[in-house]
Amino acid sequence: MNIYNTLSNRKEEFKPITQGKVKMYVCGPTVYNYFHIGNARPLIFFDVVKNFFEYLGNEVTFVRNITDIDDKLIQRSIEENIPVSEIAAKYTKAFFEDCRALEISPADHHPKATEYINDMIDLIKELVEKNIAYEVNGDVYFSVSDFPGYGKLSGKKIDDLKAGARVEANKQKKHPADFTLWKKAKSGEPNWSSPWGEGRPGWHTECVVMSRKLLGKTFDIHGGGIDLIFPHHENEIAQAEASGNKNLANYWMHNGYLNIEGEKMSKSLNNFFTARDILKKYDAESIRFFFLSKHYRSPIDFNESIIIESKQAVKNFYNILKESDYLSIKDNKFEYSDVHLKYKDEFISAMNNDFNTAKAISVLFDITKTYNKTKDPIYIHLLIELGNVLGFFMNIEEKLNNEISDISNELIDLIINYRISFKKEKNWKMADAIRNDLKKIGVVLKDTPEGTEWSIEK
RNA sequence: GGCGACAUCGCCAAGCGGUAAGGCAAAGGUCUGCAAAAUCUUUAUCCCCGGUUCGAAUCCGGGUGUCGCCUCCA
Repeated sequence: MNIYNTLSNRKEEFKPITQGKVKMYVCGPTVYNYFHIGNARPLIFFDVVKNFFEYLGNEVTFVRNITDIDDKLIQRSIEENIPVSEIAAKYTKAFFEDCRALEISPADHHPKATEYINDMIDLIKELVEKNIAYEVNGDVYFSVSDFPGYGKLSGKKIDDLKAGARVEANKQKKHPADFTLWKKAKSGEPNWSSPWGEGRPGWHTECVVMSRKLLGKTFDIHGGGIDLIFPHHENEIAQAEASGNKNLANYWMHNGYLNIEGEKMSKSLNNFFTARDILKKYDAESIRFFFLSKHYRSPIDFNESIIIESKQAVKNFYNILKESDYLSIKDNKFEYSDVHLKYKDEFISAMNNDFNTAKAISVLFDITKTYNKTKDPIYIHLLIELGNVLGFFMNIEEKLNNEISDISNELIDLIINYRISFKKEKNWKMADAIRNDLKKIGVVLKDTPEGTEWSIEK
């Protein structure tokens, strides 16, 4: 398997630290708000990464952290006039709800930053002792000049950072690019005791500490959005390696950005969509198809027409699942032969090539086409097996059943409307026949002055 | 100012030196009482200009254009 590694800027053969096991860490949400459609990209993509490794027979340990203490939470807490802990609880809950709605399977661990404060303090202490971090007035900074490898992930040079116009001016820092490890608490802010006084950890420390605790000092894959390369991941590497790790992670994977109609999503442009909002209009699989139809490292553009296209494409998969009457063949015994395995191989080699999900999806379409020609139900099993790797057709039985129950209400209303037409025409014979026949299947009609009501009685 | 990515049919998109996958949309045919589904057929030489090569969408150089990072951000 080849994976594009941001550290080397090229595709590399993936070699796990322990054969048959994959340890991965992906930066999760800061729970200060509902997550937006752009946040859904790494959630869906790394869900697929995990699935694929498991499909190949690996035992995967997947960690996705929850940042529940941060400037933005504090700001939100002030805005909503609710304690930080309640903000965090509210949006953590919402995060899991939205993930479920998007059919993203949970990680193995969801560590919260506030549960690892002591470990973070220990790490910061160690860095201070090693003279690679320094304290000023209750704040602790990491000294980038004292860490030779700084910039190796993002390809930035410390001097360029200094020259850049956008580096924050802070007289306390030795170097403008030094980043905060520990922040002194202002009054009223959540705080923890530390050797440097009351305060809270900076954002970049938590991921180092939590990954170390749950995955060990060096693990296989660290993932996240492309915007996290700098400074977040760069700073993680600096802390981890300054404190004795040879490598924090062997492979760094970053997904590209999502734009809205060609522009960056932002509140000021009024093109900001939460996943929650999108889910009101479009189903999880259409959204997933939209993301996976493009390579994860490319930027992707979100707009109404493109998601409708995706929806149409997904619908075509469901057409054949319904037509094949999957529910009745699902328990059939079957064995793949070479003709079937050819598609499986194609699918796997697409995915092996740095997770080429777009190519993998095209294999799914090839399978549907072949099924339509041959009507060989094994192709349906194959379609579902491979589709599942991408997160499609999950809980397929339930969905096919639900679809029927969803439609049944509308169906009964439809029949009732026909009966109302017959009543208007005084065609009592037909109207009564409909009522009697419905009763036979347990649907009881009542004609009231407000109209026809119905209920299920069995 | 520094760093980087991308440019392939109407739209989305794969392609990683050997002669342009796939999806959506559209048009026509078959099938059909009519629809739907299915099926067959049709639609690009890959932003421009040079170069390397027997051979380039794919490599190199130069343009043009779009986007991103350098500040919290997936």
